[in-house]
Amino acid sequence: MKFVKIPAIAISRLSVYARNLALLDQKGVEVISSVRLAEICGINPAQIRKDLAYFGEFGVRGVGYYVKELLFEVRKILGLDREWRLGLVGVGNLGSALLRHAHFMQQGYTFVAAFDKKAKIIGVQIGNVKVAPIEDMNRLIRKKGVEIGVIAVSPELAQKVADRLVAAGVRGILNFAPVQLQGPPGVFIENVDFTLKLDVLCYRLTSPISR
Amino acid sequence: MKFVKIPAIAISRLSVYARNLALLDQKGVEVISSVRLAEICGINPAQIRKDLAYFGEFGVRGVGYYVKELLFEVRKILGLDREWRLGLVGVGNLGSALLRHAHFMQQGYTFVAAFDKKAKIIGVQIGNVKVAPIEDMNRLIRKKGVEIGVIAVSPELAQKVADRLVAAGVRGILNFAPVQLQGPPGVFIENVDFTLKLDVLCYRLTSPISR
DNA sequence: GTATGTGAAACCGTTCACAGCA
DNA sequence: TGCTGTGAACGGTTTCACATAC
Repeated sequence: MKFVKIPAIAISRLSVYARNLALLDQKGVEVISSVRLAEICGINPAQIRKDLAYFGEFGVRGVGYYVKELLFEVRKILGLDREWRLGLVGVGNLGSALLRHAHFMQQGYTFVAAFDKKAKIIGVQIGNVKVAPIEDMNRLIRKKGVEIGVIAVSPELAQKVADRLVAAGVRGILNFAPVQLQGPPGVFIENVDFTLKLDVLCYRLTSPISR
Repeated sequence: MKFVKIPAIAISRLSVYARNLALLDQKGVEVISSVRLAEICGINPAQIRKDLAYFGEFGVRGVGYYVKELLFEVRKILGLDREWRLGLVGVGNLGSALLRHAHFMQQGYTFVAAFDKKAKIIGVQIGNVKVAPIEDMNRLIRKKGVEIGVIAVSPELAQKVADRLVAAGVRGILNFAPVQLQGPPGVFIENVDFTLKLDVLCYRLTSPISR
């Protein structure tokens, strides 16, 4: 373990490893080599070893990796060894789908608050939470200990919402709106941009030199 | 314009340019320099010029780019100068949110079919479409001319659904399930993986050497 | 013998810096 | 003069190949 810069992409690969290790563990697989895991994840074995080497030595030479152990370590690296409290802003079609999304709970993510401006939806219980008015954001985010803000509002409102989240002390933002949000240093923003992905698909389907 | 390989990431940037050019056009801005556009998109100006240079010469030296013209060209490059027909598989929380998602229509994407296996939801009208049983996939995908399949089923079912989409002639897949799908050459798969993005956020919020 | 951990090489994408042109 | 278009330099990531350890 050295003091080298860890590539951002390596982190998202760790998430993929964790996911697949969990599946292997469920299936009762106890040991796995980097070659096998690489096949499953669809990447190069050396890549996996490099990625893991940023954080320590988790394998046994001549043997491979113990699935349970490696899963534990990878989850620890990612910070997934505890619950994370999410707060949703924008309880529209997408927002309410996210609140109801079963997968989140299983993975240690819990929505503890949800906000919207539409009077009609305020007070409605969806999944775990009761929808609160935007005005209560600052107070409730602190009270409920929201750590990650999930933005599911229209692109026009997204930056304003992000600013309010940051002002309320949130340092992580998952943004579903198709805009590049700005945030101060120390605030981390990840975008889930499916219109962008659709555009990429269109390009691939259109462009003559496909793949 | 040369025969050089176009980086995949350049394509997603083109989508970002298109989006921001549309906003500028709406605001009545007629000319923009790579420096200004780069500021808006949050990237390096040379990057924009390089990305565009893969496809032609769209600017005027000493002046900049005509917004309307460049928008038109970028949309043409991406293949967004026409309607695209989408078919959804999996009409759960997320799936129905996507069917109702207003933004899609505005951008030239239309859902023309939706499939689910739950008897309860079959026949229900959501947005544009009436939910059909999975068994009708092959027939309806061809009949309705679905070009891009959107997968919003559980991770366990996703690969099977992808296979059926491909068998029905679909060559583009937008996958919301947290799995790495496999497809034959000539089939393009884009993943919208928000649990992965959440994991990355957790890492950033956990890791001591933040940013 | 086998599979990890890792320096070095190869590859790819980004940024610089300036030539070219309105 | 000013901004685009682009070869060259740079920096970062991926892959190779092998020393190392079980």
